Amino acid sequence: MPANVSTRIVRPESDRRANQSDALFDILTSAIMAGRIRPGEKLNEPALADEFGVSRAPVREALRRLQEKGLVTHVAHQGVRVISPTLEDFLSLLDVREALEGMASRLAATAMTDAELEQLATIVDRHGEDLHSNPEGPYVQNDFDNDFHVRIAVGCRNPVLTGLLCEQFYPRLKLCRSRHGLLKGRGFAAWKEHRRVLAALVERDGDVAEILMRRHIRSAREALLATVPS
Amino acid sequence: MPANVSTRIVRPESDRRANQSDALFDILTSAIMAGRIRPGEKLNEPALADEFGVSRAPVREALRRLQEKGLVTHVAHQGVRVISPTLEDFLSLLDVREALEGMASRLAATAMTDAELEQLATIVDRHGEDLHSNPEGPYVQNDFDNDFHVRIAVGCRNPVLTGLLCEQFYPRLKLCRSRHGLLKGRGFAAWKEHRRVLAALVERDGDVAEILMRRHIRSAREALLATVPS
DNA sequence: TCTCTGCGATGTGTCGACAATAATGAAAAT
DNA sequence: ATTTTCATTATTGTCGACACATCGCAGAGA
Repeated sequence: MPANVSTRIVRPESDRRANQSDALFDILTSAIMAGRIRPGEKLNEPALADEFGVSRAPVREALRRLQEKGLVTHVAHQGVRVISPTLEDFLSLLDVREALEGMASRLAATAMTDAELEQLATIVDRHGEDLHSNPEGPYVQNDFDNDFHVRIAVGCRNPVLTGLLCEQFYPRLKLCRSRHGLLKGRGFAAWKEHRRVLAALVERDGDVAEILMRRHIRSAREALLATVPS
Repeated sequence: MPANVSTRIVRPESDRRANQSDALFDILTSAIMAGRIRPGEKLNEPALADEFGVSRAPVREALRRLQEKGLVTHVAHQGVRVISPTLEDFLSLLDVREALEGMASRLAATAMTDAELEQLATIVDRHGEDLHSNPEGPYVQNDFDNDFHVRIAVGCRNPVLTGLLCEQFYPRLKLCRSRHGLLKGRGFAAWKEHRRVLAALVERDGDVAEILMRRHIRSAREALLATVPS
């Protein structure tokens, strides 16, 4: 039995959402994403209900939503566990991501406003400066709302695509990254690729934007594949 | 208040799943997809619980899962309603579908077995015969498991992609099609496009398979756009 | 010593009920 | 006649409890 979870999960107090299900969902989501609850760890309803002083109903609902989000698996009569994605899972995710973000870039090329493109340029610039001070550092998205890919996912103006990327794929990808390494030394290459995607977007060239974004993600995928000999 | 729902929903009896949540989820899903519960119709928990002789807990869980699947919307204190997708929703869905099925075709070109390809050819042949007897008829997927697109979604060997397409997109697309027309007179053109995709798959040419599949879906999208003058 | 069987423990699915909040309609006042 | 206020209602979120299925363990038998 793992140590008391609540002591690790405490967050400020902005979690006071309207209902306890949402609050629990947020708490558990961030706890999983931050690694406070590790992959493979079991989450059983009664224990969580006890620790948070609520009944099992909201816990149950939060867990079910985590399952739909793909962060936990729920096998019958065996409890729910945080997923511990395999390398194959990671690769599968990246293949789909290539398709989705490629389309997002294509659509964003015509859908993003000039103001959004300027903000995106600012993000790329800041990324370049951070890279200057820490050349070998990986590309970490310290702020979700100010991430390059998130901005494009929002800018494509396709609610289905935006929701899929932001609410399902990015959390899962973050989990995969925390398990397998990736993003080592690719910081500079990634930045250059971002710059080219941005240039295509500014030129409102959807065809090129899609190609460049897909190539960008495929590069990351191949960098990941290179970490395992075979 | 609509007429008693249970009288319309009765299905054989194979719904006797392990737990009542799953059974309800299946029943409601098929009821929505078959149009027995129409778009915009309200589904309130107590009524459904009464009609099926269960408590609100399984109903609640089934509805939540329907929401995650994108078949119903759940606005607070206003009940859950079956979605009545707008034309924009339909178009958004088709854009994402183009990206997803394009990637699925690319992967399937190398992942599908020879046996699977032969089965796929059989499906295309049968589609052609059906078309011969009813040339103007639309392309309807009478049998989910024997649908052209489903076979490719399964054949790509990417569980993320397969799940996304089969469990999220195809149900939603079917709902969209039942509301807006589409698929009128496009049966023959669609069949020809299917044939070409199949040919590319047989040649194990992922690049071409992706291009053809994307073009196929984009044709459907443009046919849909053509139905509305502006 | 090994295997089978019965028992307890853990965890999940389901239930009925209560309280709180927001939408709906009616009544009253301007 | 229109608007404001209030009460009713509908729906939801939450709770504690129970029944059942599964798993692990111990004891009996071979």
